[in-house]
Amino acid sequence: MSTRVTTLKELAASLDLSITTVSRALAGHEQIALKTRERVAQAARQAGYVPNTAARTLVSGRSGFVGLVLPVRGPNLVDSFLGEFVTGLGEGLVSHGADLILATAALGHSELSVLRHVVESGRADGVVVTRIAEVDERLAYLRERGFPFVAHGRLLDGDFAYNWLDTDGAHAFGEAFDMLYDLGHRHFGLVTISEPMTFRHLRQDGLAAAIGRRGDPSVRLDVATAPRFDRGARIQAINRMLQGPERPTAIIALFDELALTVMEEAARAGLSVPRDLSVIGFDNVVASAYAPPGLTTFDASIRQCAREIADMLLTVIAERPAAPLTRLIRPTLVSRASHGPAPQTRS
Amino acid sequence: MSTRVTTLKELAASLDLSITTVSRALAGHEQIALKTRERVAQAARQAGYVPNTAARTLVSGRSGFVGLVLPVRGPNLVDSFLGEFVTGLGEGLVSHGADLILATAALGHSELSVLRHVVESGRADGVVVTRIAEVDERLAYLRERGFPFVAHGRLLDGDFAYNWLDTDGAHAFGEAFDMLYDLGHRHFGLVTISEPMTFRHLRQDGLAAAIGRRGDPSVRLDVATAPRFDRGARIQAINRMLQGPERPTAIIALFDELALTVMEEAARAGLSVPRDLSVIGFDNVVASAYAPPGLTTFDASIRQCAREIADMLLTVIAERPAAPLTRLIRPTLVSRASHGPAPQTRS
DNA sequence: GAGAAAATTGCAAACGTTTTAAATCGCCTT
DNA sequence: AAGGCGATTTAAAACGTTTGCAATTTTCTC
Repeated sequence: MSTRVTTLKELAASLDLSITTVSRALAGHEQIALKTRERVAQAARQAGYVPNTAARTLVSGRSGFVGLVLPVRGPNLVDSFLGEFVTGLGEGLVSHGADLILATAALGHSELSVLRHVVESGRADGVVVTRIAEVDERLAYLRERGFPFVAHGRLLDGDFAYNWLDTDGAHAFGEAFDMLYDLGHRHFGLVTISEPMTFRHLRQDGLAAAIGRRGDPSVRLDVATAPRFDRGARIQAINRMLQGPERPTAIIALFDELALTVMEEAARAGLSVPRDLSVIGFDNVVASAYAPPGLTTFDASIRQCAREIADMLLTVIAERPAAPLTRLIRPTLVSRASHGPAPQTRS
Repeated sequence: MSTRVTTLKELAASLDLSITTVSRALAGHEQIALKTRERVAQAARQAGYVPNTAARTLVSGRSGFVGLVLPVRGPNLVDSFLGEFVTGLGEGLVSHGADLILATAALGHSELSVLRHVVESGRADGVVVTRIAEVDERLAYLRERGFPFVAHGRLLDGDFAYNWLDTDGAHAFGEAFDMLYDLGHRHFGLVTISEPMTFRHLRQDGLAAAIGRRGDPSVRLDVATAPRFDRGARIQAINRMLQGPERPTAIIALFDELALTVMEEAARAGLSVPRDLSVIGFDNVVASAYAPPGLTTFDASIRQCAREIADMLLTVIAERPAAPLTRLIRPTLVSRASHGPAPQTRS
């Protein structure tokens, strides 16, 4: 029990070679005789030698880890986003032999302080930052430090001088509007959150731009806003929208969870989706396929994005490119049964 | 840009103290004069000093990390299990200042080899193992090495001499059977998977035991089996069960995903749930609340379990208790609308 | 076969921290 | 003023690797 770990020194002794030679042989250095390299590799394999990460990190300055600070999350809410994202990152990293560090922010500590710890303790060679806020201190910090990172999401101010990958929510929301407009809808509802996340603005702006492009003054847009994690307030806001004297015939939700709540409340109010009301979401959460009658939404393939983010980050770490790496992914429409032509009765 | 990291040496120099003193002062050693300790703490805070993890790990032998090797997963399948589990682990670890390492097995490599790497490279002080197989080489390896770990799940052979936390699936399945029996059901269906995971056996055994306890020879149990990730085969097996001349009036699925498929196929076959068919799942996946008419299932509160696993593991690492830590969690019934009295027509 | 060049190997320092054992300091006792 | 004692600080080794430079061995050239 508790067999000790093989060390380079032991391996060297057993081969009657110096530590230096064994180290270089395992690293595949050309300057070591091929025969020696093979002999060493053989012995290492047989002894089950695994280099000590700490020692290697200490001297080389590279840890082989990529960090992800878990965003602070609501108490009840389990979002599938995280699971998919982490899986994708793992898949992207593994091919390059890198591993993932997940750091969680304790209740008292800010996400920034955790990030600083991860960066400055040398645990990670680079980090991934998700859910960009309008004023994001994490990005400011990382940029100032010149530490390798890739952001999932963009800032608003057009200052894109950093590595990011984002989902083109603006385009998707424009597409959603166009589709609904062509189905005869003129009175729209937008269900959104009050938190200052940039993706909210980008999507809303995409919607506004699409409305503008039509130049149709009869188009009307109501907006319902509630805090991200306050389910009660969310339901209230949605009901205000649904129960007003003139309710929208089509509701676009910032993301699926909101859309699902809209459909629940619509059902409770005796409205039939999509006959009385069209609903469109964003994310293609698993539940959206099951919630009747099937939510029409956009698939951003989070897993695939995360995979690509991992690739980008590893490139940044290895090559430190001068120009930032950026990538805008266009989500695809998943057309289910929650949208249809505008009801005829009122127009 | 790219400010260098503060090191202990620099800090010591700026304070005109030795490295030793500063190190001890920061560690709060009593033998260092209180005044000095305060002075050092102040300077460290101001300089934003963060100790280098690699160096600390190298000398102390403790990395402050807990490892989780991601189980190899199906290609399309995104299970919410992972997301919840990881979140729970993170929550449990953070209060003790530990972080999580996620290692992914590359396509060619076995999960065991990744585990070995994590363990022997000294990256982690302990690991969590999930989804125990009937013959689990990971457990064998960890036990032989005497490396700290906690398993989520049990082996079958009654050899429980290791640290584990498990969900009492046997009890839940017994409860499900009793409830259905009392509702008049006599013909049961079990939808399960063909992979040799221990949780499958435990749940099935729980069901069998409950059937035995009734001692009612009129009870009948059909079984449909398909590989975990083969959706086509799963649907076929389910349909064979539903379309036979005598179909069960109540189906218990090994977990929610299977139950959801059962409900889909039942709907496709024109069966009404729960009027014609009762369905019960296990896991309380998010989608189970949305799939009409709402799936009755068991909630194992994975997040909470993971949290507790984290606590257990940290105890094991710190105290190396002689007797294994074990914990059996009883899942709670989430009663929705997918079960009801047995149909009268045929009895 | 001497000398040089090329190929191969090894010594020792370095990475930043913790820790053992020893040194220094201040102050009191006699 | 020497000795002693407790309080405080420090020097140096250690953890397991990588790497610049030097040392050694082999091979080649004439």
